[in-house]
Amino acid sequence: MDWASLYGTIQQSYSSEVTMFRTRFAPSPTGYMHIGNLRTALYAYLTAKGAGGTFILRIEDTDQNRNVPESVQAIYNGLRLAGIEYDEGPDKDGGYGPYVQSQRLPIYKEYAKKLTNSGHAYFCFCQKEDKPILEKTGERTQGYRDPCRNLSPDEVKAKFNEGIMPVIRQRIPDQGVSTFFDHVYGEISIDHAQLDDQVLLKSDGFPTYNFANVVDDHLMAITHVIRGQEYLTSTPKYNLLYQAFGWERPEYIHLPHIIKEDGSKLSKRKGDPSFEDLVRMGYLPEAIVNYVALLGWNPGDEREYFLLPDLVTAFDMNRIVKSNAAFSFDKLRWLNGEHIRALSPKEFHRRALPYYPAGFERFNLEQISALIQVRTENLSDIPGLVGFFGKLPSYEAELFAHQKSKSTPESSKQVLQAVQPLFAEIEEWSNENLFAVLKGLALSLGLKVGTVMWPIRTALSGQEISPGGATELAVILGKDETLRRISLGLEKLD
RNA sequence: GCUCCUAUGGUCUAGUGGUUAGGACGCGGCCCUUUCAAGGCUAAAACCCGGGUUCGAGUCCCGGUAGGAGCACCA
Repeated sequence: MDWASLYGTIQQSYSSEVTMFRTRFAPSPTGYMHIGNLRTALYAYLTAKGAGGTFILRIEDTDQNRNVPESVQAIYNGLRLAGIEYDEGPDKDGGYGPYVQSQRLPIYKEYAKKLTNSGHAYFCFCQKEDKPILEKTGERTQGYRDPCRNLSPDEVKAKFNEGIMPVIRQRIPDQGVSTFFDHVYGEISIDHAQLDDQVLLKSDGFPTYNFANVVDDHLMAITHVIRGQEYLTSTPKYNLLYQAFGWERPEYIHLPHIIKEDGSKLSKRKGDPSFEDLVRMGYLPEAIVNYVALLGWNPGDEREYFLLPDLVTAFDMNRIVKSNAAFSFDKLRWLNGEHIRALSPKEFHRRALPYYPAGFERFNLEQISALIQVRTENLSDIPGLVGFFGKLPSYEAELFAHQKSKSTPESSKQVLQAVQPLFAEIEEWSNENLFAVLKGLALSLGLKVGTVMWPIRTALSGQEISPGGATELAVILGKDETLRRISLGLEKLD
């Protein structure tokens, strides 16, 4: 008993009767997970999961020249990082495998043969170099029709005997218009005259994307094809293929592109970050996923903060926007801050830990984390935020003048001098005690609380701004270091 | 060149014939405050242009313009 094929059959009939959603993410392993890919994967995942369906990973490695072996690993990593879990994939058989196209070569050959037999495709013996570059010259006003499309069986046989390795081309009907429905773009019609007799099977025996995607999507029982908008105009060619095979075609969801704010496209070469790069830059994976989901889709209400499970329930492919969206680091940064603030203090601390500078073990890092969580928009802000704890920056006496706090070098000197003996006496170095002492000092000196706090905070941080106020910094620095920094401040004031 | 697609503040977007055109980021101001954040309030800022259809168009139609995409033995 062949259980694998039996399982496949069962699933297949189930899927067609119950219209179980099956979507796939089908990247080619050419490098890393870029932002557009991430969103395509996400939308495919959400479409399937929102309907209780199945999400599949398929590797499209039919271009032997462009494959980067390690990048399959990068795809796994990217999906895992994003929390996008696939139900079927190269390492997770669901009965529709193999899920790597280079392992499906005999399948493509078999189906290509069906097409040549039925006349929907033909052998072409032209050499690559023979093909003139026709586009953009104005000469190409019709779809490409290869001279080989009318070769007689004898001629084909003769060419074969010459030892020429042919390609197989799709025979596009000369007349007619193809129309299909896309969930994002609506009804699309394209004249067959615009379509080329595209190559289905290359001379190296590998299929082209144009062929493999149709065969695999059908064989893998994909119900919803979700991919970039660049495939919109070639979709009629795929539909003709479905028709030639007598297969039912899938639903289509073509996605607009993600571009830069200046309107140009994202590109690794120009230094635009990939998903992994963004994570490395200190953005939370869940924030990136959230942000990317919003680039071209909205929930129909005013929510913007989403975790993946909420996206699953909120997502609706019919609310995908048609126009390109510009990637805004400003907004990502804000959303990242939202996600950081939404973390439990414990979880934030866990994620912040790797970002603390060397030597910070001597501090109570949980306390520092508690202070900086609300002030952190990006994890990589952390070193800059906390640096002064480790080493007091050099600063000028002018820093003690602060209008809003009614602080002047004179008042600062007075406060710092008064504070020294007071602090020295404190036994329990707690925020409450420190605050009480300083409030009392303000009262006895007849000064605003701010006027007392400012010089202390300044002396402790050496900065105009700091995460946390005077007493909070003092608690973290400890009594000795606090006293030392106050003396240092006093020296500047002399 | 041909074909397809798109077009609401700087950016992401809501809007499906009648709205003071809503929200978010960013930017400005105010409040709060132990500096800065966070939080709250608030201001400025948009329907690409031209024709129609209609009592009435951001919304429908046509034409421009601008932008994007496709036209590979790449995906």
